[in-house]
Amino acid sequence: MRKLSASNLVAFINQLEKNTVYNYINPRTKGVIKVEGIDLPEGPIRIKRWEPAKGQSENDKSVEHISTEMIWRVANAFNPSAPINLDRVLGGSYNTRSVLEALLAYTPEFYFCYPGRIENKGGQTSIKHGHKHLLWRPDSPHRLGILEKAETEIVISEMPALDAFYDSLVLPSDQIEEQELDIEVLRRHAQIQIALYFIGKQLNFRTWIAQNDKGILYQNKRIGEYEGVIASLKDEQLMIAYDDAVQAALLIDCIWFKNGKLMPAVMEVEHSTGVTSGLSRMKNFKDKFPPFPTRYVIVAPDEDRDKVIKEANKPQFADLDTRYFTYSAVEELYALCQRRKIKGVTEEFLDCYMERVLN
DNA sequence: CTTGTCGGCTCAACCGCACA
DNA sequence: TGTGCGGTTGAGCCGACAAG
Repeated sequence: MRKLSASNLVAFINQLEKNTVYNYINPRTKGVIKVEGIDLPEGPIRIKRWEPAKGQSENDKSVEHISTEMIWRVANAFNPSAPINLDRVLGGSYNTRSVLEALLAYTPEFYFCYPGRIENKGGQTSIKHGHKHLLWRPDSPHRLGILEKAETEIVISEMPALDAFYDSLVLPSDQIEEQELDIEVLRRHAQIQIALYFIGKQLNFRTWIAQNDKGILYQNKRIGEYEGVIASLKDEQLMIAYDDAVQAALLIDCIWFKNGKLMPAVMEVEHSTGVTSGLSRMKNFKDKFPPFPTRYVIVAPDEDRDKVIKEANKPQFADLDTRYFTYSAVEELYALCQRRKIKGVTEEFLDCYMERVLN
């Protein structure tokens, strides 16, 4: 799935004429916008806006900012051909959100549209005229500097989409002391491990969680005490004969076992620590273990795609045939597990969430 | 400066009513 | 029953403003 980054959006807007006065998408909105300046690569974007109909002029107004944070949130929300509503993505927040929306619509890959809205009242559904949405169509750009409406048959269901929820968790205190990492990064790492455990549980896998992460408290219970979490690798049938492999596996973030005979995936969660260490750990494990069908997986944020691909393609890691499991894919699968008690998932199904990255 | 909340503006849809 | 009219609502949008 193609994704956008903040620098993509900023670069698009940077193509727009700086001295042009732009209108909003909705013709009823009388205000106008001018781009004052752009900080590459990720913003902020500086703009002015005023309302000529009220006798205002550019000179009356001070410069406002479209923040990098907002741009990132919007960039993350886009998927090709899927309309998004900025007010909703941003929770109605950010002052300049309508400006960002308008400017994007002037760039070639973005269209605006009004998808229908499915209204559900007491079991009765009807389709109403919907809100304004932006549509990303990377494969059919329009002319720069004009607004183009996309006619779409798409209808939006306003049932909550796939959101993943994490209950609060407590990290083992020794872990915080020994690592200088940001606590939020540790928390994110742990959330993903928990998601992986629950996905595994749903699929009837037994899960190994790294020795030093078993103390994480989730819902007042240590991860290591959860049903289906493997207490000791030495007792796992597959591993009994391979002491060296057990040693190598102790610090691997997450391993799934199935039926005592299969090992669907070996996973390393890499949050900003660089993917090399995870790849090394998995490579070390693979070398100590007889050839066995499994998947070696790097679980990493979506925006680390380039880094993951680059590292996984280094010659020393080539035989891992690394898969990339993005955080968003983990959360999508986790959300599916929370909402629908999916069963009978095949290995092929997993494969569609874990991309191959070898060139 | 950034971000979240809240409210104002506008217009279309809706409603109730009178009248043909 | 259908139509026209005036008043009322509220969806949709944008931005003022306060808190961080």
